Amino acid sequence: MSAIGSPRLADVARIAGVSLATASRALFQPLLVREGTRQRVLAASAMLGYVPHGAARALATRRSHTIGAVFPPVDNPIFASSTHALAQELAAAGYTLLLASHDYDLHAELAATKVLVERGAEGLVLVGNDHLPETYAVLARMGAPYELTWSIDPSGLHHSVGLSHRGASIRIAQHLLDLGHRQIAVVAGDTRHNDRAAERLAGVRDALAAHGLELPPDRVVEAKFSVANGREAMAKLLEQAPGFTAVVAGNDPLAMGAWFECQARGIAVPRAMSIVGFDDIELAAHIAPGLTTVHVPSAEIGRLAARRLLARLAGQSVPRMMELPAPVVVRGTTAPPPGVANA
Amino acid sequence: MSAIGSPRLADVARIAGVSLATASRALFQPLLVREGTRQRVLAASAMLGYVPHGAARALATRRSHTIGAVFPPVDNPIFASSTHALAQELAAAGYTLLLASHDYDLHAELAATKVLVERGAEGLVLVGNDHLPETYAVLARMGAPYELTWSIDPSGLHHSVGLSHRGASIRIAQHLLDLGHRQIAVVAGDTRHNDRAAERLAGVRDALAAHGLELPPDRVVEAKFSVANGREAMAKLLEQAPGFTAVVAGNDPLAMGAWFECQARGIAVPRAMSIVGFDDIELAAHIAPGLTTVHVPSAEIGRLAARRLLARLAGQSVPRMMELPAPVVVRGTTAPPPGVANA
DNA sequence: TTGTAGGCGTTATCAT
DNA sequence: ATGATAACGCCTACAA
Repeated sequence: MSAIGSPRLADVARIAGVSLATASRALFQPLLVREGTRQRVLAASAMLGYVPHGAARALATRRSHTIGAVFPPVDNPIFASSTHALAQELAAAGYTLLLASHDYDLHAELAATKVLVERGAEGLVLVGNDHLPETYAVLARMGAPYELTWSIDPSGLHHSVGLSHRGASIRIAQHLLDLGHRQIAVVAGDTRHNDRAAERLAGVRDALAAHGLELPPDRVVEAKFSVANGREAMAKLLEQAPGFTAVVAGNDPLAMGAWFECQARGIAVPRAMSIVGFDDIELAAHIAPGLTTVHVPSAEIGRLAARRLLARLAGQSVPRMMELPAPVVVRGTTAPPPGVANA
Repeated sequence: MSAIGSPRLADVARIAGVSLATASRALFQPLLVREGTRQRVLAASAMLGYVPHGAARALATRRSHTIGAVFPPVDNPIFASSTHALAQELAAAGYTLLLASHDYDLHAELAATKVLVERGAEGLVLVGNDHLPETYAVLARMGAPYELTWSIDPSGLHHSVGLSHRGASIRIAQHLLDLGHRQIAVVAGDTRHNDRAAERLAGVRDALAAHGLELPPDRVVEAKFSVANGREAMAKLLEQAPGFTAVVAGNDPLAMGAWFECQARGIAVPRAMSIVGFDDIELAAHIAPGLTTVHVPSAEIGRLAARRLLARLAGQSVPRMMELPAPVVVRGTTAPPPGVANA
């Protein structure tokens, strides 16, 4: 009889008058136990307030029922919905989410990844495909399935579920070109530590190149994702390289910042300046006249990452690469440039 | 020699030519081992790519180095920054965050709580102080420290770190009264499953009552937090009980929705209608002319919850209740009601 | 259907 | 400083 401390399965077994093995089965493999016995064990368990010891089970079972996720600032509103969906989907399958976050720092990401592996994560979810070789090495060694999310892995070496940021960026830049814009500026995200931001910028270049146009260096400003930085970047662009008629922003908050800077300067949007964002956060649809942007199915990404991981753990196989649609949503911040007649 | 599978500590010990115990010490209690020995163990460990088995350690140590958090939609932008701060702070102390989320459902919350306890969370973070008696029972039985966040616990029975939503709401309502408003409407959050929303609504009533005013039932509309619902609620209020000159919204997204509805109807803000929110999300400061709201130190809440928990795990004691300041931030959406001269 | 007993990978207690 | 050897709490062949 354990003097203090929480009750162990042995206590439950003793009180129910059965063996340890039977008590274990009664709780987790009900079908292998006679109904009456099961009830006795359940009763004893309830009476004692028995709580299974996860670590012990994990050790014996070799399964932690835990999935790890290494995310950059869950801070970004769009990551939040993804995290929520991920957690919900996992919970529905009896799994729990072990979450580690870092500030777009690849070394911190590596450290976090190692910790999650040590903690026994049965699967891992990372963001993007820009990781240290060491991180990939850790992933490979651990032997558990993992999913790269948001971006799709072009190399085809890793399982991934996300979208083509470059492709979507090309389409939304094309939308501007179609409207007649030729002088385009970009407020890009931080491309050094963020492959999504880099791909989005590259997409703009691609679209322009297809029309024989270039993107002058002074027409590009990089800034970390935030409304405030968007304003600042826009101001900088207007100063150092005025004359453009449209701005492509790395994400919606940046786009809104740019928009606000225009308001402050009396630049009419979209009449005198077109603005496009990326992500389609909730406000994009509501702020008048509506932000033209790329819709990113963030919750879907979290949900699918979970499902794919669970499927693989169940021995099923899933397509290595899953590309989700990311449609351009045309709203009110885009129009033909000044001096060009409407179609 | 383990044929397959990842190497165990025994393998490291054998290769390093030391006992299991020494290998263990070399890795986690370096000071108890001679430098030379330690190097041999480290080398063997590196060569084998040894990864400590978390569950086994947890079982032997009785410490999981894990903190659990049960959150409503991490989806809400303001919860996100809190989660991020929490995870960062825990990581810095060698702890990992086990995250479970639910949709403002107390039963789901209970279930999630149980799971986290089973998983061996050494401490728990919950949101608000509206929980099922069963949940409190689980918390009490587990014996580990826990913190209620966002709200402060009025009963003083539980450790909590947050703010007085009621108090802050009184202050911002007072701000409207000071401006001369007497006809006030409220777009409240869902008060049934959210004590913060309920307290914020109660605060408005308190402030009005102090001036001998009442809040007519048709001047209150409840809606789940979102911009779209804010618009809808505002439309409803304008229809069913027109004549008010100010709106108190349950949070910023709702306030923005109300604002947008005004824009759509040509109601000038703040000249014809004052609007206040709650939370102070990033956009509140940037969208012209700026949303008057209550600043909620969300990241600070996450950070402090982590620190308090870690301190308590270290045997230190912390003040049971920690109330954070939540100042009213006056921006551009509030002004005297029509017909009242500026002070 | 139920019981017995060995093992999961580490740490901790005692010796040495 | 290092080495045996019990725990840690549970699961699961294998037997009965």
